[in-house]
Amino acid sequence: MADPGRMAPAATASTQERPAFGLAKLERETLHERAYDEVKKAIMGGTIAPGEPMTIRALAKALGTSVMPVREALRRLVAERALELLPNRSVTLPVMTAEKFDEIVRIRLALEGMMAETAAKHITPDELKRMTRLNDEMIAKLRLGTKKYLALNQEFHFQLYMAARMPQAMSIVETLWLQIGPFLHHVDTDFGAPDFLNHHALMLKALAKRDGGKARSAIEADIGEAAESILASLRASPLK
Amino acid sequence: MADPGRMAPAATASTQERPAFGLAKLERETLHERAYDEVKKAIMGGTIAPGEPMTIRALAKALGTSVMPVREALRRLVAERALELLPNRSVTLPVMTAEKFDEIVRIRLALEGMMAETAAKHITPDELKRMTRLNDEMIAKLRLGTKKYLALNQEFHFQLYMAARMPQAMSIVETLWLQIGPFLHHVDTDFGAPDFLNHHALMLKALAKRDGGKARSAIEADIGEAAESILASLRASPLK
DNA sequence: TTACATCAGCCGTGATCACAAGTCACAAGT
DNA sequence: ACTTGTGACTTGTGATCACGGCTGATGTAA
Repeated sequence: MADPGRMAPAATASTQERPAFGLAKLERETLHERAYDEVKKAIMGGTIAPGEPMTIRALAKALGTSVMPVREALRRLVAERALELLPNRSVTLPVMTAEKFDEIVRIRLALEGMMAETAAKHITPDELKRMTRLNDEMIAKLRLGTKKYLALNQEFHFQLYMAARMPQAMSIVETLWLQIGPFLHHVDTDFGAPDFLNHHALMLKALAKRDGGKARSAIEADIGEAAESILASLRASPLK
Repeated sequence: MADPGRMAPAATASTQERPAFGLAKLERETLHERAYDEVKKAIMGGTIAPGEPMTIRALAKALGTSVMPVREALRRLVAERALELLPNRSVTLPVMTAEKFDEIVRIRLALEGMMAETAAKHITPDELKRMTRLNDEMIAKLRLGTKKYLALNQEFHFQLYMAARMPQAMSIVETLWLQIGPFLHHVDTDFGAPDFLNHHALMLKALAKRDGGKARSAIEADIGEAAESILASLRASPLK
Protein backbone atom coordinates (compact mmCIF):
# COMPACT_ATOMS: atom_id res chain seq x y z
CA MET A 1 0.00 0.00 0.00
CA ALA A 2 2.86 2.29 0.79
CA ASP A 3 4.63 1.58 -2.44
CA PRO A 4 2.35 1.23 -5.43
CA GLY A 5 3.84 -0.27 -8.49
CA ARG A 6 6.31 -2.39 -6.61
CA MET A 7 4.59 -5.74 -6.73
CA ALA A 8 3.44 -5.17 -10.31
CA PRO A 9 6.68 -4.14 -11.96
CA ALA A 10 5.08 -2.74 -15.10
CA ALA A 11 1.41 -2.14 -14.47
CA THR A 12 -0.60 -2.54 -17.63
CA ALA A 13 -3.30 -0.04 -18.44
CA SER A 14 -5.99 -2.63 -17.74
CA THR A 15 -4.90 -3.44 -14.17
CA GLN A 16 -4.88 0.15 -13.01
CA GLU A 17 -6.73 0.86 -9.77
CA ARG A 18 -7.41 4.53 -10.43
CA PRO A 19 -10.89 5.91 -9.61
CA ALA A 20 -12.78 4.62 -12.59
CA PHE A 21 -16.30 5.70 -13.49
CA GLY A 22 -17.79 8.47 -11.44
CA LEU A 23 -17.92 6.26 -8.35
CA ALA A 24 -16.35 7.34 -5.11
CA LYS A 25 -14.79 4.56 -3.09
CA LEU A 26 -17.43 3.74 -0.47
CA GLU A 27 -15.75 3.50 2.88
CA ARG A 28 -16.71 0.99 5.52
CA GLU A 29 -16.17 2.37 8.98
CA THR A 30 -15.83 -0.10 11.79
CA LEU A 31 -17.77 0.26 14.99
CA HIS A 32 -14.72 0.84 17.13
CA GLU A 33 -13.66 3.66 14.83
CA ARG A 34 -17.03 5.29 15.25
CA ALA A 35 -16.82 4.75 18.99
CA TYR A 36 -13.37 6.33 18.94
CA ASP A 37 -14.66 9.37 17.08
CA GLU A 38 -17.60 9.78 19.42
CA VAL A 39 -15.61 9.55 22.62
CA LYS A 40 -12.95 11.81 21.17
CA LYS A 41 -15.59 14.36 20.28
CA ALA A 42 -16.99 14.18 23.79
CA ILE A 43 -13.52 14.69 25.23
CA MET A 44 -12.71 17.70 23.07
CA GLY A 45 -16.15 19.15 23.64
CA GLY A 46 -15.67 19.27 27.38
CA THR A 47 -18.63 16.99 27.97
CA ILE A 48 -16.70 14.50 30.05
CA ALA A 49 -15.72 15.62 33.52
CA PRO A 50 -12.04 15.09 34.36
CA GLY A 51 -11.37 12.54 37.04
CA GLU A 52 -14.60 10.64 36.87
CA PRO A 53 -14.12 7.00 35.95
CA MET A 54 -15.82 5.87 32.77
CA THR A 55 -16.85 2.23 32.49
CA ILE A 56 -16.79 0.26 29.27
CA ARG A 57 -20.25 -1.14 29.77
CA ALA A 58 -21.81 2.26 30.38
CA LEU A 59 -20.26 3.67 27.23
CA ALA A 60 -21.31 0.61 25.26
CA LYS A 61 -24.89 1.05 26.37
CA ALA A 62 -24.78 4.74 25.52
CA LEU A 63 -23.44 3.98 22.06
CA GLY A 64 -25.78 1.06 21.54
CA THR A 65 -23.06 -1.50 20.96
CA SER A 66 -21.39 -4.28 22.85
CA VAL A 67 -18.30 -3.77 24.94
CA MET A 68 -15.87 -4.83 22.23
CA PRO A 69 -15.75 -1.70 20.06
CA VAL A 70 -15.67 0.54 23.13
CA ARG A 71 -12.80 -1.42 24.59
CA GLU A 72 -10.66 -0.86 21.52
CA ALA A 73 -11.61 2.80 21.27
CA LEU A 74 -10.60 3.42 24.88
CA ARG A 75 -7.40 1.45 24.44
CA ARG A 76 -6.46 3.66 21.54
CA LEU A 77 -7.27 6.85 23.41
CA VAL A 78 -5.13 5.66 26.30
CA ALA A 79 -2.26 5.03 23.90
CA GLU A 80 -2.68 8.59 22.65
CA ARG A 81 -2.60 9.83 26.25
CA ALA A 82 -6.05 11.36 25.87
CA LEU A 83 -7.27 9.04 28.62
CA GLU A 84 -5.46 7.59 31.57
CA LEU A 85 -5.34 4.08 32.94
CA LEU A 86 -6.23 3.77 36.61
CA PRO A 87 -4.70 1.07 38.81
CA ASN A 88 -8.12 -0.60 38.62
CA ARG A 89 -7.50 -0.74 34.88
CA SER A 90 -10.43 1.58 34.44
CA VAL A 91 -9.90 4.69 32.39
CA THR A 92 -10.38 8.34 33.29
CA LEU A 93 -10.06 11.70 31.69
CA PRO A 94 -6.83 12.85 33.35
CA VAL A 95 -6.91 15.84 35.65
CA MET A 96 -4.71 18.62 34.35
CA THR A 97 -1.95 19.90 36.60
CA ALA A 98 0.22 22.97 36.22
CA GLU A 99 3.33 20.84 35.73
CA LYS A 100 1.75 18.71 33.05
CA PHE A 101 0.34 21.71 31.26
CA ASP A 102 3.68 23.44 31.36
CA GLU A 103 5.42 20.43 29.88
CA ILE A 104 2.92 20.11 27.06
CA VAL A 105 3.35 23.79 26.27
CA ARG A 106 7.10 23.36 26.03
CA ILE A 107 6.66 20.40 23.69
CA ARG A 108 4.25 22.42 21.59
CA LEU A 109 6.70 25.32 21.37
CA ALA A 110 9.42 23.03 20.06
CA LEU A 111 7.22 21.07 17.68
CA GLU A 112 4.73 23.61 16.42
CA GLY A 113 7.44 26.24 16.14
CA MET A 114 9.39 23.97 13.85
CA MET A 115 6.27 23.14 11.86
CA ALA A 116 5.29 26.79 11.44
CA GLU A 117 8.75 27.55 10.11
CA THR A 118 8.47 24.68 7.66
CA ALA A 119 4.95 25.60 6.67
CA ALA A 120 6.07 29.09 5.66
CA LYS A 121 8.22 27.51 2.97
CA HIS A 122 5.63 25.10 1.62
CA ILE A 123 2.30 26.86 1.94
CA THR A 124 0.30 27.41 -1.25
CA PRO A 125 -1.67 30.58 -2.06
CA ASP A 126 -4.90 28.60 -1.68
CA GLU A 127 -3.97 27.44 1.78
CA LEU A 128 -2.96 30.93 2.81
CA LYS A 129 -6.27 32.25 1.53
CA ARG A 130 -8.13 29.64 3.54
CA MET A 131 -6.25 30.60 6.69
CA THR A 132 -7.07 34.26 6.14
CA ARG A 133 -10.73 33.36 5.75
CA LEU A 134 -10.64 31.34 8.95
CA ASN A 135 -9.09 34.22 10.83
CA ASP A 136 -11.71 36.66 9.54
CA GLU A 137 -14.44 34.28 10.60
CA MET A 138 -12.85 34.06 14.00
CA ILE A 139 -12.90 37.81 14.45
CA ALA A 140 -16.46 38.04 13.22
CA LYS A 141 -17.81 35.34 15.54
CA LEU A 142 -15.59 36.42 18.38
CA ARG A 143 -18.31 36.56 21.01
CA LEU A 144 -20.21 33.47 20.03
CA GLY A 145 -18.85 31.62 23.00
CA THR A 146 -15.64 29.87 23.96
CA LYS A 147 -16.59 26.60 22.29
CA LYS A 148 -16.94 28.13 18.84
CA TYR A 149 -13.75 30.11 19.30
CA LEU A 150 -11.72 27.07 20.29
CA ALA A 151 -12.94 25.11 17.29
CA LEU A 152 -12.02 27.86 14.85
CA ASN A 153 -8.68 28.43 16.52
CA GLN A 154 -7.84 24.76 16.23
CA GLU A 155 -8.81 24.79 12.58
CA PHE A 156 -6.56 27.79 11.99
CA HIS A 157 -3.59 26.13 13.64
CA PHE A 158 -4.10 22.77 11.99
CA GLN A 159 -4.46 24.38 8.59
CA LEU A 160 -1.07 25.94 9.19
CA TYR A 161 0.59 22.72 10.30
CA MET A 162 -0.94 20.86 7.39
CA ALA A 163 1.05 23.14 5.10
CA ALA A 164 4.26 21.83 6.64
CA ARG A 165 3.68 18.45 4.92
CA MET A 166 4.75 16.53 8.01
CA PRO A 167 2.11 13.89 8.66
CA GLN A 168 4.02 12.27 11.51
CA ALA A 169 4.44 15.54 13.37
CA MET A 170 0.82 16.37 12.60
CA SER A 171 -0.51 13.35 14.42
CA ILE A 172 1.73 14.03 17.41
CA VAL A 173 0.41 17.58 17.63
CA GLU A 174 -3.11 16.22 17.42
CA THR A 175 -2.55 14.10 20.51
CA LEU A 176 -1.17 17.13 22.32
CA TRP A 177 -4.26 19.18 21.51
CA LEU A 178 -6.38 16.22 22.54
CA GLN A 179 -4.83 16.42 25.98
CA ILE A 180 -5.22 20.15 26.35
CA GLY A 181 -8.60 20.47 24.66
CA PRO A 182 -10.93 19.22 27.37
CA PHE A 183 -9.12 21.26 29.97
CA LEU A 184 -9.65 24.55 28.15
CA HIS A 185 -13.38 24.31 28.71
CA HIS A 186 -12.95 24.34 32.46
CA VAL A 187 -10.60 27.27 32.78
CA ASP A 188 -11.91 30.80 32.64
CA THR A 189 -9.63 32.71 30.34
CA ASP A 190 -10.61 35.41 27.93
CA PHE A 191 -9.54 33.90 24.65
CA GLY A 192 -10.94 36.87 22.76
CA ALA A 193 -8.20 39.17 23.95
CA PRO A 194 -6.85 41.26 21.07
CA ASP A 195 -3.32 39.97 21.69
CA PHE A 196 -4.16 36.48 20.48
CA LEU A 197 -5.77 37.72 17.32
CA ASN A 198 -2.78 39.94 16.70
CA HIS A 199 -0.51 36.90 16.69
CA HIS A 200 -2.65 35.36 13.99
CA ALA A 201 -2.40 38.52 11.92
CA LEU A 202 1.38 38.48 12.30
CA MET A 203 1.39 34.84 11.28
CA LEU A 204 -0.53 35.57 8.10
CA LYS A 205 1.86 38.38 7.26
CA ALA A 206 4.89 36.14 7.83
CA LEU A 207 3.39 33.40 5.66
CA ALA A 208 2.69 35.84 2.85
CA LYS A 209 6.34 36.83 2.90
CA ARG A 210 7.48 33.19 3.21
CA ASP A 211 9.40 34.24 6.31
CA GLY A 212 9.96 31.08 8.34
CA GLY A 213 11.63 32.83 11.26
CA LYS A 214 8.79 35.31 11.68
CA ALA A 215 6.24 32.51 11.42
CA ARG A 216 8.01 30.68 14.20
CA SER A 217 8.07 33.80 16.36
CA ALA A 218 4.38 34.39 15.80
CA ILE A 219 3.37 30.85 16.75
CA GLU A 220 5.64 30.88 19.77
CA ALA A 221 4.13 34.13 20.97
CA ASP A 222 0.63 32.79 20.36
CA ILE A 223 1.23 29.58 22.29
CA GLY A 224 3.31 31.19 24.99
CA GLU A 225 0.99 34.04 25.88
CA ALA A 226 -2.12 31.89 25.84
CA ALA A 227 -0.36 29.40 28.09
CA GLU A 228 0.70 32.12 30.49
CA SER A 229 -2.84 33.39 30.76
CA ILE A 230 -4.17 29.88 31.36
CA LEU A 231 -1.48 28.99 33.86
CA ALA A 232 -2.34 32.12 35.85
CA SER A 233 -5.96 31.10 36.26
CA LEU A 234 -4.88 27.51 36.82
CA ARG A 235 -2.75 28.47 39.79
CA ALA A 236 -5.65 30.55 41.08
CA SER A 237 -7.97 27.51 41.20
CA PRO A 238 -5.62 24.52 41.15
CA LEU A 239 -7.75 21.63 39.92
CA LYS A 240 -10.79 21.05 37.79
CA MET B 1 -2.18 7.33 39.58
CA ALA B 2 -0.76 10.68 38.64
CA ASP B 3 -1.96 12.37 41.78
CA PRO B 4 -1.63 10.26 44.91
CA GLY B 5 -3.50 11.35 47.95
CA ARG B 6 -6.25 13.09 46.09
CA MET B 7 -9.05 10.60 46.51
CA ALA B 8 -8.20 10.19 50.17
CA PRO B 9 -8.13 13.83 51.30
CA ALA B 10 -6.47 13.15 54.62
CA ALA B 11 -5.09 9.66 54.54
CA THR B 12 -4.91 8.07 57.97
CA ALA B 13 -1.87 6.06 58.87
CA SER B 14 -3.85 2.83 58.70
CA THR B 15 -5.26 3.36 55.22
CA GLN B 16 -1.99 4.43 53.65
CA GLU B 17 -0.99 2.72 50.45
CA ARG B 18 2.67 3.69 50.52
CA PRO B 19 5.29 0.99 49.92
CA ALA B 20 5.32 -0.46 53.40
CA PHE B 21 7.72 -3.20 54.53
CA GLY B 22 10.30 -4.33 52.06
CA LEU B 23 7.59 -5.66 49.79
CA ALA B 24 7.40 -4.57 46.22
CA LYS B 25 3.90 -4.20 44.94
CA LEU B 26 3.41 -7.42 43.00
CA GLU B 27 2.07 -6.36 39.69
CA ARG B 28 -0.52 -8.29 37.76
CA GLU B 29 0.29 -7.97 34.13
CA THR B 30 -2.49 -8.55 31.70
CA LEU B 31 -2.05 -10.80 28.70
CA HIS B 32 -2.41 -8.01 26.19
CA GLU B 33 0.33 -6.07 27.94
CA ARG B 34 2.63 -9.04 27.68
CA ALA B 35 1.65 -9.47 24.05
CA TYR B 36 2.40 -5.80 23.52
CA ASP B 37 5.83 -6.16 25.10
CA GLU B 38 6.67 -9.24 23.05
CA VAL B 39 5.64 -7.78 19.71
CA LYS B 40 7.39 -4.54 20.55
CA LYS B 41 10.55 -6.41 21.38
CA ALA B 42 10.31 -8.29 18.10
CA ILE B 43 9.86 -5.02 16.23
CA MET B 44 12.83 -3.32 17.87
CA GLY B 45 14.96 -6.41 17.49
CA GLY B 46 14.56 -6.41 13.73
CA THR B 47 12.96 -9.85 13.78
CA ILE B 48 9.89 -8.79 11.84
CA ALA B 49 10.36 -8.06 8.16
CA PRO B 50 8.95 -4.73 7.01
CA GLY B 51 6.01 -4.97 4.65
CA GLU B 52 4.93 -8.49 5.43
CA PRO B 53 1.39 -8.67 6.81
CA MET B 54 1.04 -10.14 10.28
CA THR B 55 -2.20 -11.90 11.15
CA ILE B 56 -3.80 -11.82 14.55
CA ARG B 57 -4.41 -15.54 14.68
CA ALA B 58 -0.83 -16.41 13.75
CA LEU B 59 0.52 -14.17 16.49
CA ALA B 60 -2.00 -15.56 18.95
CA LYS B 61 -0.87 -19.10 18.21
CA ALA B 62 2.77 -18.08 18.52
CA LEU B 63 2.09 -16.47 21.89
CA GLY B 64 -0.14 -19.29 23.06
CA THR B 65 -3.17 -17.10 23.70
CA SER B 66 -6.45 -16.35 22.03
CA VAL B 67 -6.88 -13.54 19.55
CA MET B 68 -8.18 -11.03 22.09
CA PRO B 69 -4.94 -9.95 23.76
CA VAL B 70 -3.12 -9.82 20.43
CA ARG B 71 -5.83 -7.66 18.93
CA GLU B 72 -5.44 -5.05 21.64
CA ALA B 73 -1.65 -5.16 21.50
CA LEU B 74 -1.67 -4.55 17.77
CA ARG B 75 -4.25 -1.81 18.11
CA ARG B 76 -2.01 -0.03 20.58
CA LEU B 77 1.07 -0.38 18.40
CA VAL B 78 -0.88 1.05 15.49
CA ALA B 79 -1.89 4.01 17.63
CA GLU B 80 1.79 4.51 18.44
CA ARG B 81 2.57 4.39 14.72
CA ALA B 82 4.88 1.42 15.25
CA LEU B 83 2.61 -0.61 12.99
CA GLU B 84 0.48 0.44 10.08
CA LEU B 85 -3.11 -0.36 9.20
CA LEU B 86 -3.61 -1.75 5.72
CA PRO B 87 -6.81 -1.13 3.76
CA ASN B 88 -7.64 -4.76 4.54
CA ARG B 89 -7.50 -3.73 8.18
CA SER B 90 -4.54 -6.01 8.61
CA VAL B 91 -1.41 -4.58 10.16
CA THR B 92 2.13 -4.41 8.82
CA LEU B 93 5.48 -3.17 9.88
CA PRO B 94 5.70 -0.03 7.75
CA VAL B 95 8.37 0.20 5.08
CA MET B 96 10.68 3.11 5.75
CA THR B 97 11.04 5.73 3.07
CA ALA B 98 13.57 8.53 2.78
CA GLU B 99 10.84 11.16 3.22
CA LYS B 100 9.44 9.54 6.33
CA PHE B 101 12.86 9.05 7.83
CA ASP B 102 13.76 12.65 7.13
CA GLU B 103 10.61 13.89 8.82
CA ILE B 104 11.19 11.79 11.91
CA VAL B 105 14.73 13.10 12.12
CA ARG B 106 13.48 16.67 12.01
CA ILE B 107 10.99 15.93 14.77
CA ARG B 108 13.72 14.32 16.82
CA LEU B 109 16.00 17.33 16.36
CA ALA B 110 13.30 19.67 17.69
CA LEU B 111 12.16 17.44 20.53
CA GLU B 112 15.32 15.75 21.71
CA GLY B 113 17.28 18.97 21.32
CA MET B 114 14.89 20.69 23.68
CA MET B 115 15.03 17.77 26.08
CA ALA B 116 18.82 17.66 26.10
CA GLU B 117 18.91 21.35 26.92
CA THR B 118 16.47 20.81 29.76
CA ALA B 119 18.29 17.73 31.00
CA ALA B 120 21.51 19.70 31.39
CA LYS B 121 19.79 21.83 34.02
CA HIS B 122 18.21 19.00 35.98
CA ILE B 123 20.64 16.09 35.79
CA THR B 124 21.98 14.73 39.06
CA PRO B 125 25.58 13.59 39.63
CA ASP B 126 24.37 10.00 39.88
CA GLU B 127 22.65 10.17 36.54
CA LEU B 128 25.67 11.75 34.93
CA LYS B 129 27.87 9.02 36.36
CA ARG B 130 25.53 6.40 34.98
CA MET B 131 25.69 7.97 31.53
CA THR B 132 29.46 8.03 31.66
CA ARG B 133 29.48 4.36 32.57
CA LEU B 134 27.17 3.56 29.67
CA ASN B 135 29.39 5.41 27.25
CA ASP B 136 32.49 3.58 28.48
CA GLU B 137 30.70 0.29 28.05
CA MET B 138 29.74 1.31 24.56
CA ILE B 139 33.33 2.00 23.61
CA ALA B 140 34.51 -1.23 25.16
CA LYS B 141 31.94 -3.41 23.40
CA LEU B 142 32.12 -1.45 20.22
CA ARG B 143 32.68 -4.39 17.94
CA LEU B 144 30.21 -6.76 19.51
CA GLY B 145 27.78 -6.20 16.67
CA THR B 146 25.22 -3.65 15.65
CA LYS B 147 22.47 -5.04 17.85
CA LYS B 148 24.40 -4.57 21.05
CA TYR B 149 25.53 -1.12 20.00
CA LEU B 150 22.01 0.04 19.20
CA ALA B 151 20.72 -1.13 22.57
CA LEU B 152 23.44 0.67 24.49
CA ASN B 153 23.06 3.79 22.39
CA GLN B 154 19.33 3.87 23.11
CA GLU B 155 19.99 3.44 26.80
CA PHE B 156 22.44 6.34 26.71
CA HIS B 157 19.98 8.64 25.00
CA PHE B 158 17.03 7.66 27.14
CA GLN B 159 19.04 8.11 30.31
CA LEU B 160 19.71 11.65 29.14
CA TYR B 161 16.09 12.41 28.29
CA MET B 162 14.97 10.94 31.59
CA ALA B 163 16.96 13.66 33.29
CA ALA B 164 14.79 16.29 31.61
CA ARG B 165 11.85 15.24 33.85
CA MET B 166 9.41 15.43 30.96
CA PRO B 167 7.39 12.22 30.96
CA GLN B 168 5.06 13.32 28.18
CA ALA B 169 7.92 14.16 25.85
CA MET B 170 9.64 10.97 26.90
CA SER B 171 6.83 8.78 25.67
CA ILE B 172 6.64 10.67 22.39
CA VAL B 173 10.34 10.11 21.82
CA GLU B 174 9.85 6.44 22.62
CA THR B 175 7.33 6.12 19.81
CA LEU B 176 9.75 7.84 17.45
CA TRP B 177 12.52 5.41 18.30
CA LEU B 178 10.04 2.59 17.92
CA GLN B 179 9.49 3.66 14.34
CA ILE B 180 13.15 4.03 13.51
CA GLY B 181 14.42 1.05 15.48
CA PRO B 182 13.43 -1.84 13.23
CA PHE B 183 14.72 0.00 10.21
CA LEU B 184 18.22 0.41 11.61
CA HIS B 185 18.78 -3.32 11.50
CA HIS B 186 18.30 -3.41 7.75
CA VAL B 187 20.59 -0.56 6.77
CA ASP B 188 24.32 -1.04 6.59
CA THR B 189 25.90 1.87 8.36
CA ASP B 190 29.01 1.84 10.44
CA PHE B 191 27.66 3.00 13.78
CA GLY B 192 31.03 2.52 15.37
CA ALA B 193 32.50 5.51 13.58
CA PRO B 194 34.53 7.65 15.98
CA ASP B 195 32.42 10.71 15.15
CA PHE B 196 29.39 9.33 16.91
CA LEU B 197 31.31 8.49 20.03
CA ASN B 198 32.83 11.94 19.99
CA HIS B 199 29.37 13.49 20.18
CA HIS B 200 28.66 11.46 23.27
CA ALA B 201 31.89 12.67 24.84
CA LEU B 202 30.93 16.26 24.04
CA MET B 203 27.53 15.63 25.57
CA LEU B 204 29.02 14.37 28.81
CA LYS B 205 31.28 17.39 28.99
CA ALA B 206 28.36 19.76 28.40
CA LEU B 207 26.30 18.03 31.09
CA ALA B 208 29.13 18.27 33.59
CA LYS B 209 29.24 22.01 32.99
CA ARG B 210 25.43 22.28 33.07
CA ASP B 211 25.68 23.92 29.66
CA GLY B 212 22.26 23.52 28.04
CA GLY B 213 23.25 25.11 24.76
CA LYS B 214 26.25 22.83 24.31
CA ALA B 215 24.16 19.81 25.24
CA ARG B 216 21.65 20.73 22.57
CA SER B 217 24.42 21.16 20.00
CA ALA B 218 25.91 17.79 20.88
CA ILE B 219 22.62 15.93 20.52
CA GLU B 220 21.79 17.71 17.30
CA ALA B 221 25.15 16.77 15.84
CA ASP B 222 24.72 13.20 17.01
CA ILE B 223 21.26 12.82 15.48
CA GLY B 224 22.05 14.81 12.37
CA GLU B 225 25.23 13.05 11.36
CA ALA B 226 23.88 9.58 12.04
CA ALA B 227 20.81 10.45 9.98
CA GLU B 228 22.94 11.71 7.14
CA SER B 229 24.95 8.53 7.08
CA ILE B 230 21.81 6.41 7.11
CA LEU B 231 20.06 8.47 4.46
CA ALA B 232 23.06 8.05 2.19
CA SER B 233 22.86 4.26 2.33
CA LEU B 234 19.06 4.46 2.12
CA ARG B 235 19.21 6.32 -1.16
CA ALA B 236 21.76 3.80 -2.39
CA SER B 237 19.33 0.88 -1.88
CA PRO B 238 15.90 2.53 -1.64
CA LEU B 239 13.75 -0.02 0.13
CA LYS B 240 14.08 -2.77 2.73
C1' DT C 1 -22.80 4.11 67.94
C1' DT C 2 -18.84 1.90 66.08
C1' DA C 3 -16.03 -1.82 64.02
C1' DC C 4 -15.74 -5.66 61.24
C1' DA C 5 -17.13 -9.68 58.50
C1' DT C 6 -20.09 -11.04 54.66
C1' DC C 7 -22.21 -11.04 50.42
C1' DA C 8 -24.16 -9.33 46.22
C1' DG C 9 -23.27 -6.69 42.29
C1' DC C 10 -20.27 -4.56 38.90
C1' DC C 11 -15.89 -4.18 36.75
C1' DG C 12 -12.20 -5.47 33.26
C1' DT C 13 -10.22 -9.49 31.07
C1' DG C 14 -10.00 -13.13 27.98
C1' DA C 15 -12.00 -17.21 25.36
C1' DT C 16 -15.15 -18.68 22.00
C1' DC C 17 -18.35 -18.39 18.36
C1' DA C 18 -20.85 -16.41 14.23
C1' DC C 19 -20.51 -13.64 10.32
C1' DA C 20 -19.21 -10.84 6.43
C1' DA C 21 -15.47 -9.35 3.72
C1' DG C 22 -11.36 -10.49 1.51
C1' DT C 23 -7.84 -13.60 -0.83
C1' DC C 24 -6.26 -17.03 -3.66
C1' DA C 25 -6.40 -20.87 -6.87
C1' DC C 26 -8.51 -23.30 -10.26
C1' DA C 27 -11.38 -23.94 -14.11
C1' DA C 28 -14.53 -22.50 -17.72
C1' DG C 29 -15.16 -19.42 -21.33
C1' DT C 30 -13.57 -16.21 -24.79
C1' DA D 1 -3.09 -17.08 -23.89
C1' DC D 2 -5.80 -14.13 -21.23
C1' DT D 3 -9.72 -12.80 -18.75
C1' DT D 4 -13.44 -13.77 -15.69
C1' DG D 5 -16.51 -16.25 -12.59
C1' DT D 6 -16.71 -19.58 -8.76
C1' DG D 7 -15.48 -21.93 -4.86
C1' DA D 8 -13.04 -22.96 -0.49
C1' DC D 9 -10.40 -20.95 2.96
C1' DT D 10 -8.60 -17.23 5.77
C1' DT D 11 -9.04 -12.77 7.95
C1' DG D 12 -10.76 -9.06 10.96
C1' DT D 13 -14.91 -7.74 13.51
C1' DG D 14 -18.20 -7.87 16.95
C1' DA D 15 -21.35 -10.33 20.41
C1' DT D 16 -21.69 -13.19 24.26
C1' DC D 17 -20.30 -15.62 28.22
C1' DA D 18 -17.43 -17.14 32.25
C1' DC D 19 -14.23 -15.89 35.71
C1' DG D 20 -11.60 -13.45 39.25
C1' DG D 21 -11.02 -9.07 41.56
C1' DC D 22 -12.84 -5.03 43.57
C1' DT D 23 -16.35 -2.06 45.70
C1' DG D 24 -19.95 -0.88 48.59
C1' DA D 25 -23.87 -1.85 51.27
C1' DT D 26 -25.90 -4.66 54.79
C1' DG D 27 -26.06 -7.01 58.86
C1' DT D 28 -24.10 -8.51 63.24
C1' DA D 29 -21.53 -8.14 67.39
C1' DA D 30 -19.12 -5.33 70.60
